[in-house]
Amino acid sequence: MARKPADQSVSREAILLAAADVLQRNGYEATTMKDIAAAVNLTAASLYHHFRNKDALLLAVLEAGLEQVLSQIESIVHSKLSSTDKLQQMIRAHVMGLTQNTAVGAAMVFEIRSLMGAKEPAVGASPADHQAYKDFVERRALFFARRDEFENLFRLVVREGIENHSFYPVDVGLFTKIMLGAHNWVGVWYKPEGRLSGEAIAERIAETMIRALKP
Amino acid sequence: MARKPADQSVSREAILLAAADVLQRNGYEATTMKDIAAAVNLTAASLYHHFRNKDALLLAVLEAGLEQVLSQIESIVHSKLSSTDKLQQMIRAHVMGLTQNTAVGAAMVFEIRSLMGAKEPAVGASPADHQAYKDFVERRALFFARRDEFENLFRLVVREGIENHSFYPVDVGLFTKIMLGAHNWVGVWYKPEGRLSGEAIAERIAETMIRALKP
DNA sequence: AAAATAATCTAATCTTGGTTAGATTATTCA
DNA sequence: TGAATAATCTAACCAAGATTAGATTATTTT
Repeated sequence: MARKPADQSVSREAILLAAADVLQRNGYEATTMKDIAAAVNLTAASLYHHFRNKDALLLAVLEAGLEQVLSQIESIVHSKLSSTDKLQQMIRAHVMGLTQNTAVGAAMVFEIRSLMGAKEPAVGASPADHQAYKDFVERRALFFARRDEFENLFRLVVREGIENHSFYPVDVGLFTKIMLGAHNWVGVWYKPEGRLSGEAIAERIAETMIRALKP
Repeated sequence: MARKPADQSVSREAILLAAADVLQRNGYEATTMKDIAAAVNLTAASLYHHFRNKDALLLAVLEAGLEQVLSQIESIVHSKLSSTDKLQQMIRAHVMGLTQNTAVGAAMVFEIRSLMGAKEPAVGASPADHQAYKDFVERRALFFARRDEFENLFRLVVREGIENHSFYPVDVGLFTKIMLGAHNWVGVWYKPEGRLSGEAIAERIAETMIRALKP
């Protein structure tokens, strides 16, 4: 086959994007480095120039996805909208993120446990390997912290709304789980060519949640 | 190590139970036949006496889990309770199934796509292999059909409730997805030692959904 | 209790997929 | 432009894990 004329080097970003997509479709264990590489016209081996290993790649995908939504959510929370409006917009941001950047969501939803599978370097491994592992563990912890933060922001707004009597006094923790569950599930069934647009879905989920919170 | 004194032969049921548990924890690709075997004090090879292969085992787990909940749901739907009571009980059944038989739910939620990974026998494979594959594909289709049935029962009740003016006229399809998403997610975060019992969770989710449907 | 069948085991096979080594080609920078 | 660096590639390597073969032990059946 004719060699592609130096398709320009592939950016880390491009890899993350493609990887996220493949991961969402197949799940972590089921997607091979080759799959990901193929998605950007590279060889599996080439990926190792950009990422230390498969786990690091996964983590990078998750980080990117989380930050993307988290940044939006944060600014909404810190705005001075009413509790109802805040929640409405947070839900929209989350759900639309899930439907647009196919990556963002479902990957995050499903692959988190895979992160735990990273195995320590053997006792005889090089110090570099040990350092790399240590770094990984640290980044992973950071990721989980950010993830908790995400959930806490939703909790916060729900609690706030209850306190200022905008919302019915639900169990804050549980309601938040219910809500996030509903959102995350969208990443599982959503198809771009489906009956409802991402926006319409986001809109209606927000309505539903807010209706459930009506005092 | 001393050989275990003929621990009695392990039943297919026992394997399914154990497998479901392990699968829920690790996911399909990440759990090895050895893992499953270990959970019932067997050797990986021994599992092949009970199931044709890993895929068949997974499918059997999913079938069992689905049927268990589905049977309950069906009888509720066909009862003559009010739409509200039906829905309330259906939600309870589903969520409690998810929290009790740890197996049942989360496994089902996450592993379905794994089912699609089953690869056809090579062109040169034995006729027996081809037949086996054909059977598998058929059972799988049946499974998905049952699964759709499950979702449809929820849709049915929501629609019924809207028609008899018990429920607010939501988008039936979407609301059902929201609801099932919330349920399924329970299988992801629920921990038996957590703050809320499975029953309490089920109860409150039902309340929440019904509140969201208040006309 | 012999024969047939069921349930397990150990040992080997085979494939897949992550990872590494070393060479090659492109790019950038001094 | 020549040296350093970046990005890729091809070719191995290696380990893990599914599956198979064949032997062994238990349980039924007749």
